[in-house]
Amino acid sequence: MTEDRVLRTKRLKMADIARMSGVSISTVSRALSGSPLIPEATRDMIAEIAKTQGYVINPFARGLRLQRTQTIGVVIPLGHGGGQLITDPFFLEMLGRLADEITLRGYEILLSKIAPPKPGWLDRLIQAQRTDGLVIIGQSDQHEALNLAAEYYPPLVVWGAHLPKQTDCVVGIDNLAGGRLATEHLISLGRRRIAFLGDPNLPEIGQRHEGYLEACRNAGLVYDPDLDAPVAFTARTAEEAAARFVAAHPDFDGLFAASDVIALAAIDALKRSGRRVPEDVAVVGFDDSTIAAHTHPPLTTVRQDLALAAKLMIDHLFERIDEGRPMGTTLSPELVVRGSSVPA
Amino acid sequence: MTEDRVLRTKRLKMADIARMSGVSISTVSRALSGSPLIPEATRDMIAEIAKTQGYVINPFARGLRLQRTQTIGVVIPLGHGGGQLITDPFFLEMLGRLADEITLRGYEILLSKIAPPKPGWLDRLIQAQRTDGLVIIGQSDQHEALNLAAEYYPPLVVWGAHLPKQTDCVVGIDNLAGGRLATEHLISLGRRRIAFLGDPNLPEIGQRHEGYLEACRNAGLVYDPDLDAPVAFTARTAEEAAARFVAAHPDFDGLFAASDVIALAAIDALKRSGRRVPEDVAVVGFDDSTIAAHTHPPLTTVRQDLALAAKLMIDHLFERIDEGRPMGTTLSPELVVRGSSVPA
DNA sequence: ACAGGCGGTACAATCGTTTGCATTGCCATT
DNA sequence: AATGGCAATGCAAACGATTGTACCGCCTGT
Repeated sequence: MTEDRVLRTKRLKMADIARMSGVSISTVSRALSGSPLIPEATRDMIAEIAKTQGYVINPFARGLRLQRTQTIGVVIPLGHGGGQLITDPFFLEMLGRLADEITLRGYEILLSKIAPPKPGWLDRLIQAQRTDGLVIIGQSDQHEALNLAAEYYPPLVVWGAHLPKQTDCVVGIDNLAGGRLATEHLISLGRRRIAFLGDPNLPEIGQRHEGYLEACRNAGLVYDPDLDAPVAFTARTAEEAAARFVAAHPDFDGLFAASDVIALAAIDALKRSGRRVPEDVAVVGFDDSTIAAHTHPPLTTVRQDLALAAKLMIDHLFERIDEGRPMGTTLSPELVVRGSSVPA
Repeated sequence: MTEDRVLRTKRLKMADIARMSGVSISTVSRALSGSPLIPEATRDMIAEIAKTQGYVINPFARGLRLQRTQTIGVVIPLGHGGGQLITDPFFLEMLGRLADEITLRGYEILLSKIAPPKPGWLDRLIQAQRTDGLVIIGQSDQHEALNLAAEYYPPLVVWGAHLPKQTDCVVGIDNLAGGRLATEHLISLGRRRIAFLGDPNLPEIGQRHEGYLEACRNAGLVYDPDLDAPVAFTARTAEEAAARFVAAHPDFDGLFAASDVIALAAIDALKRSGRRVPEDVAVVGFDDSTIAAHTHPPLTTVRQDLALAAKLMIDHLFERIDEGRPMGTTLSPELVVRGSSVPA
């Protein structure tokens, strides 16, 4: 079949197709939307002409009229520390998964990076009516704003931590359990001086931190506030912060890092300061990013199933767009043991 | 300053703001767009009311009227092999960089994954008029379509390879030089049986492959078509394909992989089959993804400066939106030597 | 032969903006 | 006092689609 579509520089509108088909605009509109009011023969004729001419319905006009956009907004708020760039592979991987799920359902994706979030950012996003729903990747430090918006704007789904008195629909893993899992693993390896590295101001990480504390308490470890000095740092300064921490603490034998990126930075710093991983310090990360399996040594980490997470989020979102009110979902974390905690 | 913005469930339009301010819609429109026709006092008064009410201009109505969208489309065509998922960290990293650049300029980002590309996909994207310009990440196997579209649609910029008779604006690194660089490095290490792994149907990779051949020729190496069996595979089957290749060829001492992901897959396979990297086989990748520095052994690779690339692409794109016709740009690749080719 | 019904189609209002072109009121000039 | 000019504002026509309602033939039943 030859593609004899015409190469057009001019933009076509429905009126053009109407003229070519010898019918009115309304008929074209109905024909293209498959309305049963139009007999099949006419419908096919018009569809054929539209196709040959390479006509595409103008989504702005359509959206204006229908008050629907066929678009989902994916938002990455970068409140923590104001690092200007999206660099964490976790965000990018999640974004990729979400993109797959949204495309699958025939919707477009509007990507927004919010850095830093200014008061009212979410309301503005909602009021702009550019999207039929929003997915927020990571609560960042915006829990309050999200909760507030969720009260009057249903089609909103958040990836992150479950918090008390939550009105928004959150999908996330059980970070507390994840933190516990990671720490218990280190303890079971005989480690006694276990450090924590991460910014507990982010709700997800705060909960991982809780899990860490809980596991330490349960094991009757001596509480050393010096090792439990949760540092806040941006993606950009992770390396530096990790290096500083490692230099300042020559005596820990286990490390739970709140993300794989932080874990890697720490491992680098440890190596440089002459300490062996895992012999001298056993390290556990969080996320199981694609990197984790290939690092040296391979990273023991807590796995989050992003493919499943993305699917769940989008499922919930569409349910909410259709007036449903599904609750959030908590996924189970899974410990993946590799060489950074147990010698090969 | 207290944020006494009203929490509204109802959507505001300009008419509402007009009523509240006691002026006409036109005046509100002009005031909000900062027209000098409106005296400053009135302008401020209206702006204040709009802000307090949390009013946001409806982009669909505005876009319809102005025929401008304040949106850039970022497109990832996945023609090669039909892997359904965006997984390659290279794409994601590039996407992140582009997102930063576009956001910086006050534009929105419409993300499209095209998998697989069907005839007319690009024309449809253009005709939909949803975006003021398009950035295509990777030519995939769509060089023809891109070239054709570029002839009548200027605001189109492509990341990829420079090809003869090209009408589209391409930004990319010198892949030929990159391939040569990588291969010469292996040769300089004394390697003589150097394999190539990658799908040369993708233009970028085809050129890297050319560079590989050229370097081999220049060094007077015996041409072994068996080692130069360029394999086509999808992201999903990379591991498997690499494993098969490694198993089938017990005798090469150098490997140039067309991407870091492939290199890692190959290294895994080599290790599993008992061969040491770099002692038995020296490996060079391509991209210098964030992973590369942290793998075991750290990956020697050809670096592409994505931050710069993204900036250039968006610069060119906006020039083209403003009726300019900048040519493409070729960036220089840079060899980053690490442990996968030279023992630590 | 005429009313009623129905299949096809078209008219026109609408979605929320922007903007060319009035229109208004006021002041200065003659 | 009439006029011109100007600053401030409003009217109304686009932009390109969707859809309730009206219309137009034509067939059927009586």
